Amino acid sequence: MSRFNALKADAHWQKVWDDRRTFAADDSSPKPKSYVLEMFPYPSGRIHMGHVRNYTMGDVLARFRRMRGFEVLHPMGWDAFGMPAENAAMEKKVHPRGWTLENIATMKAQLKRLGFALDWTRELATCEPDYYGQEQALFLDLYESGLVYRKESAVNWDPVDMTVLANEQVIDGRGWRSGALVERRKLSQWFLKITQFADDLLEGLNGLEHWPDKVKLMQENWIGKSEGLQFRFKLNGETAGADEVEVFTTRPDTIFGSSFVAIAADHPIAQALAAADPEVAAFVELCKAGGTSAAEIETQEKLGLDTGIRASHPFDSNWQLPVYIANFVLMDYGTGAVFGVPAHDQRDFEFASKYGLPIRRVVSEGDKTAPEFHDAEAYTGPGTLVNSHFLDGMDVPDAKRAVITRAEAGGWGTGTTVWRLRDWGVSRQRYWGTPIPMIHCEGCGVVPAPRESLPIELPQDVSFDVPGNPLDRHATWKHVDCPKCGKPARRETDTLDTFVDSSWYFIRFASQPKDKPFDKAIAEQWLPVGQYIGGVEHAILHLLYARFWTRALNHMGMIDVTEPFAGLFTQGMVTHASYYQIEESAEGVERKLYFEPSQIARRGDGTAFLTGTDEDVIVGRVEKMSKSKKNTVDPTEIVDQYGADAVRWFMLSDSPPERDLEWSESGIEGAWRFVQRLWRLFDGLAECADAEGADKDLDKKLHRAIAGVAQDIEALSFNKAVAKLYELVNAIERAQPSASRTAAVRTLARIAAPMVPHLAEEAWAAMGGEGLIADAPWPEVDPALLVDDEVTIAVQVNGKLRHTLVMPKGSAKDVLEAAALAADNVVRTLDGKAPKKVIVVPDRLVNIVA
RNA sequence: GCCCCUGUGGCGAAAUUGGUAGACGCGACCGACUCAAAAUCGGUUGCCGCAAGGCAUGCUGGUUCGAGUCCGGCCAGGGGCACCA
Repeated sequence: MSRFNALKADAHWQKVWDDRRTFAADDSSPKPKSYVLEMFPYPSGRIHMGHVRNYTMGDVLARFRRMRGFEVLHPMGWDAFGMPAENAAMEKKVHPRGWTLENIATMKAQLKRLGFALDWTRELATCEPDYYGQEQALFLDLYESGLVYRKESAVNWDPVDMTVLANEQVIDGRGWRSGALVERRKLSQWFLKITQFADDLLEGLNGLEHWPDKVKLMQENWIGKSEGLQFRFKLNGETAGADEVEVFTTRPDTIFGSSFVAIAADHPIAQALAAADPEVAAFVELCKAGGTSAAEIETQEKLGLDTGIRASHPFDSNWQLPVYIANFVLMDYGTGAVFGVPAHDQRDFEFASKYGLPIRRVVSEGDKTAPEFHDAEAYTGPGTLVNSHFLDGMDVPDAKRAVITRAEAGGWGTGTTVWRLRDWGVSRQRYWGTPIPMIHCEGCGVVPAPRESLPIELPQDVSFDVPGNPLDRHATWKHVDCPKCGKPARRETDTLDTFVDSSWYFIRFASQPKDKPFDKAIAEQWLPVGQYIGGVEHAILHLLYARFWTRALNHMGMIDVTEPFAGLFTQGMVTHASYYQIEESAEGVERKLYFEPSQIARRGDGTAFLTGTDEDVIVGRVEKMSKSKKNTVDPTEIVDQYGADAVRWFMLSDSPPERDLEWSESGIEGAWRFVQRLWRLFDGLAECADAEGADKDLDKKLHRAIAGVAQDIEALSFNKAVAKLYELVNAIERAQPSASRTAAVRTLARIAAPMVPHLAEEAWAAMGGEGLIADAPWPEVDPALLVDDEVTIAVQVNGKLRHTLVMPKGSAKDVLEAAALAADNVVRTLDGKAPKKVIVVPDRLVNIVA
């Protein structure tokens, strides 16, 4: 009996698959097509366990679909533009391109080592001109269709480094390198009109049956359709040429509870006031403090400044409301102005409490109807309108309609739909991204770059010695002649958001001609992606942008697909305990000093210490593997130790794929033991190959497993498929030699093949299987073997289990009832009392109510 | 601050979607094999109890003949928030 030599088998079969191009997808295959895709990785350096888990799941599905007779497209590529390459350039004095390509080479080798059934002939990297040049062409198409425009928008500005910062680079309101307090600064930037598709993107969610509900709900909330009233307040006096201010509200019903009007700091009225009044100017300046992220803005202290302007209530011109400039009002949402109803909006409540503004109840809460409001927080629930003139007695929805009707009849407002979704700002003031193919000419304005000038390539000779965009500082790159008038002009030096790169890569995988972004007919053969797999962290942005991009292409007639991903699966993270010691700096500040798992040993009582010493180490939380916590485990080391199949098996075992998986040494060892156990079954087959006779029980278990594993893989419930394989292996091991057992072992190789493909190929070859097991069909199920003729019936008294009965399947209700009532334990429990009621669920249970 | 998710033995989990809670794996314990160890194989393992039995799915209240599953309130942990990818 031999041991399975995983390292040898891995290398051998990976070479065979490569040489035969087993997993190259054939566009012209007559088979039904299936497109399985995992989110492509950012080439950050090395593969991490999260990648291994993600790609193993996709791989099992891809291999399974192949066995089921599909022509499968399962490609891989690199989301290769992004900030880390520029950071590496600054810190390690390397070129972003060289750094990225090196990472790609490393990570590709690591992926190949895991034996994924990938079509490497379609590999692409978004940082190559082949790819981003076609992206520039698509950007021009969008521009010509009116889906691209330019507007001012706020960025995080580091006043010391004089550079734009990503939200990630703002830590506690300060620039991560300079430590300077960050402020919001306006910049003219490129935007894509995603809001034009807001309704379509929302409606489209209904058709996505194979998406998780939670992701659909998150997108729905993100798009944030709300119906409301847009209306004008008359102002006492004129400011910036305006004698009115337009506000939007989703709660027009509460209009009689309003006690102030608030406008954004960058509202035109606020700007005009600031120009004339230094006090206002100072306040507007104060509102610019801090970064642009929602979390930061919304947790900031609420600040307001009374402008002295008064607004007339639309239903009572004698009722004057103060107009404030407030830092929590966003210019980007609605009209940049709101009216405040403190009793029924928490933010307004806090604001009114702080500035001593009236708080009036206008919606009843239970029996509370008086206008005086004494609660500690706003009431936002349902109720009846009170203290509201003609609205009194209506419920909230009726009152909303009534106010909108009056406003429209009176000509001072209209019922409107507004969206939380904002247009997509794609300009980035950075080098390592797709250059935006636009030219700025003093005479002609913005001019698109001519198609024949594409790809507009990034210059290679750039320096990262000083902060800021190297493209802007480059001596020659941005200087071009205007395509229209021929005079000297300036190239756009902003690059595209990397989310643009990932918004269409799945189309380019399906078809990648040299002269255009994709071939419509070929791409449509594969699209939409049948199953897309990736992290939940992409539930909103990436997935929404890709949906938008696909719809935009559809809108332009370039593709007959509206939704890019028919099926979506969001997988959990790979986690591990972190280990640290508390270190105190000279100033007395405590900080955690992390250690790698390989440096740690455990004592019997669970405490940990540094290997080779007796220094105690604190065992921290089990959390996402990350370099900063040093709790990562390098997959390649593990694969070299245990083989690809054991790693794959572990990634699929135990934890449901949508939940987090905790990496453990014992887990991978368990997986390795199972691989060896499987091998012993295959290897031992020769000794009893000519065994005869049927084993009906084992036949049943086998066919149950074939059906069950198929169902579980199709549902991506890999942990359940794994459990079913364990059960089958347990059953086979316990069975006596027979023809049934021999058949079960041979079939087992095929059922396990998608998960442990190297072992399966080795076994298949040893058993004299024809061709590759990768090309073998999934075994057929005999439906007759799936039915049981006997069932176990639970017998309950008052819902508590007292007995079980084994009865023929389909036994009549009265038979079951009689058998249940006759059971010893039931008689004892009833203690002579007559049952009040008996509930019988055929083939399942009898519940006696006493 | 806003949106979303999760919570079941010592641990990862399963439960045909309202019908026998704990399949399967890990760990632990006992035993076989061995000079010994590893590997392997067999057994035990939710908690309390000698047993009969009772108690158990984060806490709490409800609906139901019956709740891990449905509804209300709370607690804890996690993900996202538009320039991280």
